[in-house]
Amino acid sequence: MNPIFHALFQKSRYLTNCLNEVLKQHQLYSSQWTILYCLHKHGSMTLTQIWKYLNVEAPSITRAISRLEDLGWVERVEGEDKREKIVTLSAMAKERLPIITKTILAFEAEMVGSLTEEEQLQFINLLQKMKG
Amino acid sequence: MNPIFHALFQKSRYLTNCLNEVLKQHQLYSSQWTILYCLHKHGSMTLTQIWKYLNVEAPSITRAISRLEDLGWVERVEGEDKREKIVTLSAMAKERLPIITKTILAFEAEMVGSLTEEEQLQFINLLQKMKG
DNA sequence: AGTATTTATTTAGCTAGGTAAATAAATAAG
DNA sequence: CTTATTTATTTACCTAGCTAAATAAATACT
Repeated sequence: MNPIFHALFQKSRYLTNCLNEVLKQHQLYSSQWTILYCLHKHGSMTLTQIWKYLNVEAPSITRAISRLEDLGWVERVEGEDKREKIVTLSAMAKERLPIITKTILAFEAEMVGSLTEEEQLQFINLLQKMKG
Repeated sequence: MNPIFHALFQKSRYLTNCLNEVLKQHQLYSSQWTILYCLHKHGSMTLTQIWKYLNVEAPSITRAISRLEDLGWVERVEGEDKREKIVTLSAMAKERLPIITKTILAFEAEMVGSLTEEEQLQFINLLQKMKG
């Protein structure tokens, strides 16, 4: 395996594991957090808006949203267009999200903090420059 | 989500999907390829050697090896220490792997080819420099 | 020698991604 | 207006990672 691929996959797995570790205190998984944060920032969204924004396939979002609904983090309501479901944060989510957001953003900042601002930009540029 | 995290996770998912796409012609999945290539380079290995080398947990490897065994790519034999299982490439695998390896290494090289040699080194350095 | 601990592998069950195909509503075509 | 196509969501099922706990062999302790 090409060392770049290898290093990238390793780091990616490592970081999701760390993120999950930190999220444990809030009884959340990384993918759940990603969706909640997305709704927190953009307000109510349809399923399609969510999966297009997060750049994953629709079934992954359907499943995650069902779970979040069961756990009381979000509500799913029919839209004007009756095909679509609009997802909104529950009262509980709205109450808890500010604190969770704070701890997670701090964690993320700490993880990338070993790079200088310039290195961070460089890193994103290199990632974007890679084919695809 | 921190833009670095976001970019890194996206690229990681994107690259595994591409890799799987290319591996389709050989009826293999990326994790299977990773293990086969590992055995191709290092010769027979125990399960523990494999998961420690690839830096994943043991159950993931157990499952993947079972599948590879079913498909006839590897054989599992008891070691001298009767707790351990030694995994070896089958005749079929040995015959096919050189060609597969060639196409995949070429693909990987093409994917990172949009970066200069120097940028590639830089990229790995930055990855390694990130906490963890 | 007999018991306790460690080590290698496996099993069960979870999240998290993917594809392919089903369903149902909206829109376009004739 | 009726039919065909597109679009939004869901269902079923696959790989791929994880943790926790079970099993069985090897090693250490006394």
